Amino acid sequence: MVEINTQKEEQILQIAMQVFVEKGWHGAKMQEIADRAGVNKAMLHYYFRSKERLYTAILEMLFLKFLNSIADSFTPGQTFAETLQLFLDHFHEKLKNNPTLPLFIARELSEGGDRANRVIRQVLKQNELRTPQIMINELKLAQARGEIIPLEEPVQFLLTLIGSCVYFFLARPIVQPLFPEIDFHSDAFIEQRKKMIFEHLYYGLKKRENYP
Amino acid sequence: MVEINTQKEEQILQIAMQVFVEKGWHGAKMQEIADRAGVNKAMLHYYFRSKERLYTAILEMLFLKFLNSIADSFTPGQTFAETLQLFLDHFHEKLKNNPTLPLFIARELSEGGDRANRVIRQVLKQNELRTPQIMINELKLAQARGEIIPLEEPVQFLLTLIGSCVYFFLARPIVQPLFPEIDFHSDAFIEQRKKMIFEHLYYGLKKRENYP
DNA sequence: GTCTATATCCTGATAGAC
DNA sequence: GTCTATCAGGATATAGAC
Repeated sequence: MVEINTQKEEQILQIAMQVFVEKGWHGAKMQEIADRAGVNKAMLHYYFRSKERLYTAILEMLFLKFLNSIADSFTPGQTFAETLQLFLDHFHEKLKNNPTLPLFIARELSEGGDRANRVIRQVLKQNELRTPQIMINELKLAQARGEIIPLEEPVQFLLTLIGSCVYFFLARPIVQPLFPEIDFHSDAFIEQRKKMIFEHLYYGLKKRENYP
Repeated sequence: MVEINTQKEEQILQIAMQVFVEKGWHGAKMQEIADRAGVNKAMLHYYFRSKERLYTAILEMLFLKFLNSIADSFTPGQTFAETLQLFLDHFHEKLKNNPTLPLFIARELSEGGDRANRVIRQVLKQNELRTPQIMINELKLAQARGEIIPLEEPVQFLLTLIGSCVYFFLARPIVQPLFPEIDFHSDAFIEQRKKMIFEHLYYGLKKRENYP
């Protein structure tokens, strides 16, 4: 049954998400969530029994969002070069709009406890096979079409690809003071980033003349 | 002046580092640090005035360790292919021995506050120019020797390279349940990882016939 | 230098009036 | 459904005896 106050519930969820993303589990306080959501602290416990339940709900949403943002960035049915290019465009667009998402997920993983594991397995049930298989499959098709070299283990390429994209958003706070003359937050740099990841990775897979 | 009890201080620092890495700032409790270090809780405040000071000291050590582990993985004076290969060997060895280090740093960055910024700038003063310049320089030399193509912005390659290495250790808890048939913790997979990163990235930079 | 006991504060959660 | 007041537990930090 859809409640009328689903609206308020949804509003609390959105605010709580922001606070949890900013502060993490231990750092986020129910009082701050209540204040920023413009509701009473007791209301949080009325709608969501505990901090734990509120957090878990949000964690699941975000994990799923992250996995889907990878899957949704694939546009099959093109040449491999086009698919790679489109993926870089779409995925960077998603990351640009959610720059703190990878950091939040990384933090949750670093706590490493039961919760992260439980949530991951829960999320994978809703998504399973989709995100990984869609990508692996695309690589196998490109290989069958003779566009790229045979891959021992396609997962290795996915790790390199996703890592090349995500790491920039994770490390930006370190890298920025290392190279003060570069504006890592400019659109121009991100455009260049997309172009360069393509350059770096494409020729590693492209069919070469003198391949054994 | 070097104190006699520097030994105990050092011991506390090592234990505290483990706890902070495991639990983060908010999650780590002084009581647990004291217990695991086998000392009284009051002693922590005797040696280090506050939790804040203890944490900051450790944060600086770890940031510096991370930056230096990148710089130390470079062995100049080889061909570019050899330098890349050696870097991958050394850096993966360091990460294998400190698999939680990237996660800890990522978490600290995600808190995003003054502290991270302050510590980063402090650490960069001790390291500045070394880690970034040593790598950029190597790329420029390889370019001058005609081994690799001209690079618009060498930093872009560094981001792709470091990201390809580090992301695996960050994302392993997510990726493992996605591909249950693969053992991501095996030495064999990490060996393959080194080999494949080389394959993925080397041919993106290697001088090509039909360039541009 | 070391330890016990305690002060002070903060947090999640709930009871109970409206 | 909403709000105020409050409980119970746990955290950092310190005082003070030895």
